[in-house]
Amino acid sequence: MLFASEIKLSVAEAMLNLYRQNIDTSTIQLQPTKKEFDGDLTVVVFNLAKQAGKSPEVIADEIGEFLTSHCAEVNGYNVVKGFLNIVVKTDAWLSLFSDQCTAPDFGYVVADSSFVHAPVLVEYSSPNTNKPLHLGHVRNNLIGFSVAEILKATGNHVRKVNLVNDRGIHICKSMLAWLKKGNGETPESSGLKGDHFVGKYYVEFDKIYKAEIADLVNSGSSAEDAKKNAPVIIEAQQMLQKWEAGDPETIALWTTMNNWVYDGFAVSYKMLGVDFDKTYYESETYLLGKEIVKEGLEKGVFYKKEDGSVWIDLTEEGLDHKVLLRADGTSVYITQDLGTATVRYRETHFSKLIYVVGNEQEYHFKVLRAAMKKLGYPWWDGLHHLAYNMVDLPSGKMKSREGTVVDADELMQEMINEARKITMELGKIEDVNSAEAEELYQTIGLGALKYFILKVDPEKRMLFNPAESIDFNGHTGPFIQYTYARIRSLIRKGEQSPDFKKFIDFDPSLYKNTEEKERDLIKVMLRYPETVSEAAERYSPALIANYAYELAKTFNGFYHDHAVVDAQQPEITLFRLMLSYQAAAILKKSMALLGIKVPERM
RNA sequence: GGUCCCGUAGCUCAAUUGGAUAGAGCAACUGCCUUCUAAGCAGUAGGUUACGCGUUCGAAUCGCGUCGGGACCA
Repeated sequence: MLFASEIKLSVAEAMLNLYRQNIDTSTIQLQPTKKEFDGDLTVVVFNLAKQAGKSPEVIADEIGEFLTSHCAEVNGYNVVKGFLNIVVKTDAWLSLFSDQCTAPDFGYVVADSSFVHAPVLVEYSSPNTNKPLHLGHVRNNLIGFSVAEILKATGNHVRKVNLVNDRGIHICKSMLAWLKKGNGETPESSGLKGDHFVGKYYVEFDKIYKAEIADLVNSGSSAEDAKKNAPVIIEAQQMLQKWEAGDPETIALWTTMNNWVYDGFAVSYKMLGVDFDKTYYESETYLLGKEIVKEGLEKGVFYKKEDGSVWIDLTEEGLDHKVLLRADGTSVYITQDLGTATVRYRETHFSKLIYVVGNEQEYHFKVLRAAMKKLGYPWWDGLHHLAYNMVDLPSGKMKSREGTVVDADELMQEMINEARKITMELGKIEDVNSAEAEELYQTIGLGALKYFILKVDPEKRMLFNPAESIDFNGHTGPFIQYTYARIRSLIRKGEQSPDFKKFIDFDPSLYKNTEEKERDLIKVMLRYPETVSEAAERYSPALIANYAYELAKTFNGFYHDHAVVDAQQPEITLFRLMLSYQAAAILKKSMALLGIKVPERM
């Protein structure tokens, strides 16, 4: 807020004049006054009292007195238990509101052009190419996308990047099963989405594999030996070796099947509303990873065991010894990440690289940071792991190991179907054509899903309840969408008012008619842009989601018992329209940061 | 054995990062549709913030320990 910094300056001035204390304005705690107390802003004076050597009550009183007489924005004050509550002049609120109303970039921080040369990279999604996306990916994609958008809104130059794990034994398994059982079938011929098609053969491989293990066990082999010696797994391993050797036939099949998967992913990403500036492929960076390992050996920061495997000793960092390259020279996950991070730095000179990856990988990213530090790359400090926890469903724990994976495409479709069902039951959209209605169902269904997931702190394990998420009552995406659509409806009606021209011109004389409740609403609204910036620094879509809800609820309640178009009181009417415009703008912006669409009407 | 995350109303989640009397929604109960979207609004009830000790003007938040849930490393 503009006058917040004025008030802080005045407090610092008071400290200097009254107690000869020179204090930094950044140490002054200024917060919105709780609604049960009088005042607008509260100065927490305990730390100031300590410096001045007086009791908090006395200090608060004396500073309050000083502010009232010296600070143009301050109208009065009161002191409760050492909290100095400041009453801001109505004029100050109104002029602030007026400024914000006309500011085109309201709520956004203007990007510093110098950041172009040191962008923030946000890596998210990071799928494997052997199966479709699931519920966990949905949380990942939504967090990654919204964090990137929030960072953009706060003035960073952001590049969204994806990392596709397109090589390794798991891909070979799908390929092999397709060769054995596919009979030349394609996604087109089968009518399946590409990623689901390839996923089907991954499952197929597992069936074959399990059958062979059972046969071997029946003929006297131990379970462990059977897993190693099943013909099909050996064949898969041979296929991987052929791939690494660059066998043209293997590479061709690999390319074909991966492209099927990418076509499928593209559809899912589009439906989710996420996008990427660049996609990296592990097949293109794992060799560089091996070079990095070699470099580490030469520098003496890694070491080689007798069997030929390469390790890093991180006991000084409180971690462990960790393998970086297998004895047979093949790469492990971290080998590839060493390579990918290096490629990205060479390409972009990023200031930060934020990995949106599940919290089970925490150890992995600690090792990655530590390895880069030991190698002497100064950018190691820019590597961040944004960890998120698992998503459960009411029907039971969601884990791929237990075979209860919830498919992302199916889930999204179910949400849309549910939105259609509820809307039809309510019969609210008779005047809408079917194409628009379908778009609306998608907006509502996916809004419900996105909001429900994003409103929860990423670090917390959460429960996704589809039925609850799409409820139009309560703390949900559809409720916020509804409020937005309703505000838009009020504006449409207001625009028919003959006094609308006055409103467009922002005639300051209108402000004189504000009532107390409306003034509170201005305060509520003006809080949000700042909160968005703060939230961004903490990478928290959850904060923005919760504030959007708070705002929507406030406005929904307000408009419910106020007739907006009131010919008897044109000033009040127009003032409310101004509030509507601002409320709509803030809601739209915060929802955009979260990647949630808001419809003009519902 | 070691490391990390989580524990808040019956349920799902907040709490401006150490600030005032811990807030929302769902479920339950009361009111409110002839006017702008009732896909809603207003209200009642519901709490030893898992437990203990500590740090300080002040702790759901920080530290130590215990108990529970989960993940990871050899």
